[in-house]
Amino acid sequence: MSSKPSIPKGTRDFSTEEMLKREYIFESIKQIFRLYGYQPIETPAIENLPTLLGKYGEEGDKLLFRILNSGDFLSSLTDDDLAKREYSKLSSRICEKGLRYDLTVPFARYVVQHRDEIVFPFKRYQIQPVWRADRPQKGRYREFFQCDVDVIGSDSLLNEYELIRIIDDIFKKFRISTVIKINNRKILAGIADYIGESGRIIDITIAIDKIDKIGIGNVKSELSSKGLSDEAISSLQPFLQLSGDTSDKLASLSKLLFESEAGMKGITELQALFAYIESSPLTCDVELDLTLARGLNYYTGAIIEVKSKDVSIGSICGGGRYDNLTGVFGMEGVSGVGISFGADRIYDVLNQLDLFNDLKGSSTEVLIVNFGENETKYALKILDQLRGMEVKSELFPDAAKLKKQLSYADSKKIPYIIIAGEEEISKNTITIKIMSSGEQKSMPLDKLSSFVNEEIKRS
RNA sequence: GUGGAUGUAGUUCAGUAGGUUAGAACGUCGGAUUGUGGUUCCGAAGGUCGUGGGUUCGAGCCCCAUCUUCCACCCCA
Repeated sequence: MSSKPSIPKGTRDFSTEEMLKREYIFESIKQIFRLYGYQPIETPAIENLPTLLGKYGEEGDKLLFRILNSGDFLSSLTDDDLAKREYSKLSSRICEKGLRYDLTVPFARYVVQHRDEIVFPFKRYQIQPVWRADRPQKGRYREFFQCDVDVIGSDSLLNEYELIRIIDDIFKKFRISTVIKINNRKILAGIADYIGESGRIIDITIAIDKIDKIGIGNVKSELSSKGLSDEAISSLQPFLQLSGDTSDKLASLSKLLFESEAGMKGITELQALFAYIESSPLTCDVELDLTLARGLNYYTGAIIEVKSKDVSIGSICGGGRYDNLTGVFGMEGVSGVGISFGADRIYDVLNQLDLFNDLKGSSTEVLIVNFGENETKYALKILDQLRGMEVKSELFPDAAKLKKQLSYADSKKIPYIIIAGEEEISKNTITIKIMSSGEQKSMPLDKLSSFVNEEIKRS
């Protein structure tokens, strides 16, 4: 019974070339996280299902990968249970575990579970894969890596500001031009208060979110199909028509929302955050976007989303503040903020924009030509010397034709070739060929280290 | 989860109304050049046409199923 090997939909293998690029992404992000004082943790790929369920909204629960119990998972069920065919009830009895859906919820669980070991505010980063049973599309995978940074146990808006700086640093490093969109859930709650539909924040924000895509008219009809009254919808009108720059918008908002405590709080928070942003040297565009909603249920304050200006691939980074995520695990009153970078989408953007050029440094710098058994000893000595000087180097394993060895170097973009055959050995010299110019230099073997220092290390 | 497209050498794609041995370009390998790559010239290898059924004298092409990828919705990194 042999079938063609395959991998599940929405998952991928990564080649050596791809992994070099991916590792470059992870390393760069990690470096910047550390620069800001964040420290790594990891959590298991699988969590107990109750940890995950109900944290991401109805849609999120559907997209959770559940893990069937091992052994006879039917043993606890009666025929009657099966006959009822209530899949959600059944699944919670035959699946105790699930694959994690994001890194924020497992992090909240971690914080509660380890609260006695943690010093607050706790700044951590976490780079691990997550899984979603979504239908795959471009830039949308069922297994993908998130790179999360969160700080938990601090209400300060300085944290939000710091995250904006991290975003700016990371995309500056990658040379991706981006827009950072910011909003605040408290303002959205204030709007819901204002139109007299406090309980419907999520429906309202999801609908508002689509304004750019489907237009005001369709947003309204969607809201009315969700059961909002006509007067509620028409009193929404002023919010959809705000104009001017960020401070104009915030000013008109505070006129509209002055009666809503939540709304005013949201406005003050955003004013403070934008005050920090305005006096800082950001290279990204930052804008207040009242249509930004984000579906994740647990956000309560700032919400942040980052988009590439040049590639349309959804958001490449997103996050926000959650005031009570740890509350559901029994630890009240601890607020956190965090963002998540989508490594796979960043990869797609960098690839599409051909921005991986400066990765040459990650492959071999020197290739030593193999002339055969008699010359090998001499070559190995050179190789040891190079590696001793931390020069990435390799000896071609076979005594293939020079042409073959040079084109190997060419395809691997190896910049320097050392040729040491019979002639060189007899004179105790080496020949170095510089691939970019074709130029060749002959020198005594003991001059190699100074060549390395002056030419190779410098470039 | 709903609706719609797609699938042909390693890669990007041709493939005419269903008719012999399925083509090109690029890449790979070999040679021109026995110690000199990236240019050029010559040559070669490489495909059970996504998979499984069906219609037909005959299927890459038509029908059905299935998988993949992609697009829209939903949602999101």
